[in-house]
Amino acid sequence: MEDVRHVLQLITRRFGFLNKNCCSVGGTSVSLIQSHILYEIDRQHHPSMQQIAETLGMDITTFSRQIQSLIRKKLVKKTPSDLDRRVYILELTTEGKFVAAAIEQQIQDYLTQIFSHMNEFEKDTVIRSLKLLNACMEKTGVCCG
Amino acid sequence: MEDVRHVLQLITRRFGFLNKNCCSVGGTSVSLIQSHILYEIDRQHHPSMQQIAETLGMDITTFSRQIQSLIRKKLVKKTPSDLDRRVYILELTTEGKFVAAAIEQQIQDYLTQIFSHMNEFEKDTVIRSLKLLNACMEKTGVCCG
DNA sequence: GGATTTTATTTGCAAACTGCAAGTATGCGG
DNA sequence: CCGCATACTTGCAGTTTGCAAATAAAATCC
Repeated sequence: MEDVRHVLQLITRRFGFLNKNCCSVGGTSVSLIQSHILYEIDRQHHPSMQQIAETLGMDITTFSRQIQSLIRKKLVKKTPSDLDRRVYILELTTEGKFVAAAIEQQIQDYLTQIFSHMNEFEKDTVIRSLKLLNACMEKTGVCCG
Repeated sequence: MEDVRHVLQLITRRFGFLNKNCCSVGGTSVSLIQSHILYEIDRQHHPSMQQIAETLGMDITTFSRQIQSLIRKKLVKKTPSDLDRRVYILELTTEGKFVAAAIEQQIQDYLTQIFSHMNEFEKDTVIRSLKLLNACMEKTGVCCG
């Protein structure tokens, strides 16, 4: 019971390494945070700056600069919203989508490898457990203590 | 199946927030990385610099400076090894132990809260699953691709 | 409608973090 | 002793960070 923290620590550390390992695609390579930003822009439908910054729990000013960097790399496009000209809508460029997809693929390959050490039942149980854990973390509202 | 990455992403993100929330103890507060360093020094028995740096996957030079910072804060003590005077043995000071314990307590409280949304069976299953997942990640050797 | 306040984003710092290359000091194998 | 490997530190230069302050565009109040 007491080692839950430790197991979680190990899993997050390993998953962090995994993510870090998957930040290079051919010529372009991004930082870990930038990889997460690409991922979230891809997931959320035409999000604003705030939305992504909030999702990732990062300071908006830091985020603003990260986006500038990603725009310089031509991976992200920023368009002023028609509805509210204060907000900027983010989306991935074609190259950004390509990079995000390639990263996704690498990570999926890793995950497949990891789960290959389990039988179907275990795999199913683990995935179900992760979802349950995540749901309970969400209920507890850990992020905004 | 395809959303495993996403669930893991969310869990690690939330656990990261949780860790970050637990970096202040009374007067002293440490950074997230420093919290992890304290944790690992506490766990491993009189480790060397290398050992902890390796465990956390961080550059030894960066680590060296983090340790300097923690020594300045009087949370860590560094003693040259008797066996090999190139090596420095790390340990927590009394205050360091206190801080580590306080952080541990806060995190445990959060975890208790999180698991309070599950019944005994679910809790057991989840913990078992995390251990299995961690073991499979270890087998895959994700960290040193 | 104009003044005031709120909201979304950007810039100016100054501090912290990062990693590579080079340095110091110790150990080891001949 | 000499040369090489190892453990750690330091110099530097680039990146990241977050707070405070600026801008600019809603939204609200009168």
